[in-house]
Amino acid sequence: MGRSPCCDKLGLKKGPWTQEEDQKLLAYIEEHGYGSWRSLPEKAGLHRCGKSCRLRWTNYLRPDIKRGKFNLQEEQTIIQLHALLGNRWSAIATHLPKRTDNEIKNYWNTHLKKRLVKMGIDPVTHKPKNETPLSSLGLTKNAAILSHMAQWESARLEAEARLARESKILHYQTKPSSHHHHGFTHKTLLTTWTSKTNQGNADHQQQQLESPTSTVSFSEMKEPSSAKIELVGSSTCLNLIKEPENDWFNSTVHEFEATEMAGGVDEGFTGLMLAGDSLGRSFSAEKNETVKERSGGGDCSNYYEDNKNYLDSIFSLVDPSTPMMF
DNA sequence: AACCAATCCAACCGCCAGATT
DNA sequence: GAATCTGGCGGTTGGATTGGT
Repeated sequence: MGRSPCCDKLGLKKGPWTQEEDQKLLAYIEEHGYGSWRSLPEKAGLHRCGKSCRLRWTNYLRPDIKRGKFNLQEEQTIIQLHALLGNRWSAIATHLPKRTDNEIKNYWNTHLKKRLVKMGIDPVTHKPKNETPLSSLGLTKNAAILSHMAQWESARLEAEARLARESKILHYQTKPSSHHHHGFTHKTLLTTWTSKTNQGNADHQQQQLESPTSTVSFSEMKEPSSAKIELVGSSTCLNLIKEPENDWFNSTVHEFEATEMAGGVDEGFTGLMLAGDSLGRSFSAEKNETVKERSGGGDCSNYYEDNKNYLDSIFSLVDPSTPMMF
């Protein structure tokens, strides 16, 4: 037999949370942390089910949540990661510190998806809806590579998420009231991840953390053992995967680049729709020049160029050496 | 001012994988 | 090993808000 039922649903309140309920939940977690959501509501004096409490906490009350409008960089990150990962909102959220998966999902459904559709881009495949077959240009191979990368990234994100969860639990279970802000963002996630993947390679790790697309600082924290890592942009975690030991990954990227140099471009150009064409076109301007020269201009070349911009922007997330301009 | 439609977003629902008994 | 619980995830809903007429 299993455990006793999670909660007696009879008589439990549903719907919007009141300020009083919020305060009760906050006060309880501040004082005791969250060990078991099942028993929490009763202990906290709430007539809600544990699931509702967890949702309220993770999506609204958590102190490390950033609210308000998404900036351009965040929009771009969402679109790029969605192209790679699909509707895996929690995975996408791991690259957007302080944003919840629910918020990202909502923003995608209400803003970004519509914008893509408006531009004639399929929000599921990130391809133009009237795209003509371009396999002769090596697209199939690139698509396979991207797909392969997405699989690799998915597996890595799962590991990351697991580590993050462990860190969160440890943090709140051991020091429930030791902080009021930024308790367990990518700080714990990254330190755990890097320590597991980069042991004995501190210099290199530091180098990676100081990549051009992320801002990482180790400064005074309330918890002496923790380093404060503030992510600007989304690439820090992705940067970590391009380590020397990630032979497959590097070879895949190189393979892709080689194919690209041979004239191949891949599908999708949602990067272009960000804040109008001008911003999209600014991605990887340096590389685009080369493409322009090769392609010889004209409407068709613009299409290829645009696609390349899109891919460049994705690979900029992966490869910090590739410039990404905003 | 009143009505309606569109949009936003917090919260719920149902499913799943892993944990627990 | 089966039954059941738990936490997490993605999809969906519906009330609130905003904008247009």
